[in-house]
Amino acid sequence: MPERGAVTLADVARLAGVSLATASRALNGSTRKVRPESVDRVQAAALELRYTANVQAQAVARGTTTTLALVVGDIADPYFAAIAAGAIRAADDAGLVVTITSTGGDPAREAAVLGVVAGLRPRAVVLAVSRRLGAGLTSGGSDSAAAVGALVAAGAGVSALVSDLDGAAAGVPGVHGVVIRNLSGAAALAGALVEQGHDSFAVLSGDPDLVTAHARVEGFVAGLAAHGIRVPDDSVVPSAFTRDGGYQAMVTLLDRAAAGSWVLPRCVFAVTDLMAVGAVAAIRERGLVPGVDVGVAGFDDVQMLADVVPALSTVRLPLEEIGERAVRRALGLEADGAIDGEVVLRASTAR
Amino acid sequence: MPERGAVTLADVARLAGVSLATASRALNGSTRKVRPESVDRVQAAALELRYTANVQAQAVARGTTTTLALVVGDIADPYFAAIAAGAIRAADDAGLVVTITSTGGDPAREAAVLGVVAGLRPRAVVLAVSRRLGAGLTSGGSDSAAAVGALVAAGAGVSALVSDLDGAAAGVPGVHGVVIRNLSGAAALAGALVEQGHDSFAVLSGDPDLVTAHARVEGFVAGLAAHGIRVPDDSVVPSAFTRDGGYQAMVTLLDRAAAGSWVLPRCVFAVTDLMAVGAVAAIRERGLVPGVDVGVAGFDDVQMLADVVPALSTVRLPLEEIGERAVRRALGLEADGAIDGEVVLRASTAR
DNA sequence: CTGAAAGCGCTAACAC
DNA sequence: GTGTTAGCGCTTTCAG
Repeated sequence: MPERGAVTLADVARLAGVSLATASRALNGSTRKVRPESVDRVQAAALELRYTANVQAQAVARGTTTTLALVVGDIADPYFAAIAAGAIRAADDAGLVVTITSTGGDPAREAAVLGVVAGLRPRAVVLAVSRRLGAGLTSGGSDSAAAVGALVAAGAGVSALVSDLDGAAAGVPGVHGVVIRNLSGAAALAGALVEQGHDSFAVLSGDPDLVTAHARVEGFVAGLAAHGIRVPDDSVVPSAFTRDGGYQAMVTLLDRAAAGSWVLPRCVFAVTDLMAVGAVAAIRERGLVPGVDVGVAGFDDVQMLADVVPALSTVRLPLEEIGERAVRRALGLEADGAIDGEVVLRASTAR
Repeated sequence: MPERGAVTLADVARLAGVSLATASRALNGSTRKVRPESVDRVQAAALELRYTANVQAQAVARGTTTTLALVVGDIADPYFAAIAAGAIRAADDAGLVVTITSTGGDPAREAAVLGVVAGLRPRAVVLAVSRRLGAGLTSGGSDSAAAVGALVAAGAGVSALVSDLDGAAAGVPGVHGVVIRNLSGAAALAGALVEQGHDSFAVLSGDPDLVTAHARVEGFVAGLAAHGIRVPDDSVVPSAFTRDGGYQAMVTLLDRAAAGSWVLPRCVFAVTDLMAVGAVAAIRERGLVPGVDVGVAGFDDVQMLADVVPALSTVRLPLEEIGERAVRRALGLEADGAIDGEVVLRASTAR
């Protein structure tokens, strides 16, 4: 056994008494045939030496890696974590290792991150980041689009999670969009709530620059409009796209109602489950009963929030499946396709 | 611009009119000096060609990678996701890219996963997986210990998250343990609950084979013992280490109490926040009021669960920090050190 | 079937 | 300062 550092193929070949080429063919699949006996000897030697092929060297020699890059906004966010879980599963099925890089939600960092990713020469890359309106894949003054273009040119399959309303995928040739139908999902939710008897609404719109947030608001408003219900402009309140943002926005609404200048709608739609949870907390803090005094609906159906009380009405998104499909799409294993959410009505809007 | 495939350093050197070596020195740091003018020319050429160094080739040539491998049980679990977030941040600070592989909680898959990881020749690896009692780093019949040993021999820094009570880190030389003091944390929680006035307890122990679960149970029981309170054996009920496991275990307890053969303790300790949430759901389903009729405490202080009602008493673990420290430890940037949890008393045990 | 040898893209002595 | 030239560990023609 070599002193230190890893065992190389040459070590194995020597011990097995065969050439480098034969050892390579025996160990790592090759179309060429090798005498069974040699294969055995090589495998035995590899085992004895605890040989593991150096993936980097293989990549250089083969000109292609076994890496799939996943770029997420924030891995601690359950939304992205669920997508990552699905992506890892699918990549694993394809024999690929996943590298995760995080933009931290900072669009300016995106180009830099993509540069690093490009250096990895991944077989495919999945972009699961919150896009900003009008930014396409280009943002923060830096040129993410160019980086993605380079990735594509270098032969990587790229797929980006996009919201309908998102021009991102269309902007860059070679990028496949896994579109999530936020628009119609939100519209369907609106319809379901109306049918449930709700007739006045407010919307916690999160960051209106985020395509996803924007699409959900648009869809919800349109869905209400189809039932003849209008949402006054001042009832759509922006905030951070987080739990605390939801809390703050709801506080704003409650304050306004308390001041008597405005009447609190019977139902509030938060563009995210997380934001909805924040809203519920705010409502409860005011001594009101969420789900009774004022209904709250979210979006995503984040698993971890299944036990919040009242149970959230929401639009279920098959997050893990989305991650899997994005990977399969990037690898060219699957055709483009949109993903629909499913309206789930629960206690938080039961009236 | 080359037809397809990536731009190489040679392309850049040619365009800049310098040698390969100079281009390399200009672009990727080197101790050697290069005339400023040449540097400019090379950088301009690189920019024009959209050159990005092939990380694999650099790794082969340098004999060392810029990769940090993170092995987790399940990235969708908020516990691991939080650790991953911290790890990614720390790795990023060190200029490393992190690859995440998941064992899916299957100990048998662990050895295989480690094999793949070894092929990556990572600079360091962080093992954040649920270890099983008595398994050390070896489990499922396969030899994870050997794989880790090979990793260490190949020069990778390795750090494993371990629970006190865990012999894992000690078993394999070269592996640094980031120990999480589950034992004392649980004991402290027990003490705090007793001081709060609770005097009869049950424990939802999760999977008793998992070191972490075991340590928390041990610690809790010991903590109670220090206050002269004994937990009858039949009041420690095992289950899956999940939200549903917590729910089931609590149902078992409630059924038993309903049958009149046993009296329900006033407080239940679940070894995980997730399990605690399941228990709360079970209690509520029976028409009892969690936190009033029966207290519930958890462990971890998972952020996502901050808004469950009643707010959970728990032991806060700085998960992201743990991820960061594990990385820094594996890289040899920080000395070994244990991490303590902090008892947080909230409404779920307010009586 | 097997081996010798030419790369893969890049770095690091070693000259000039 | 800069260029030449060996490698790094592995794959893959191209001859045997």
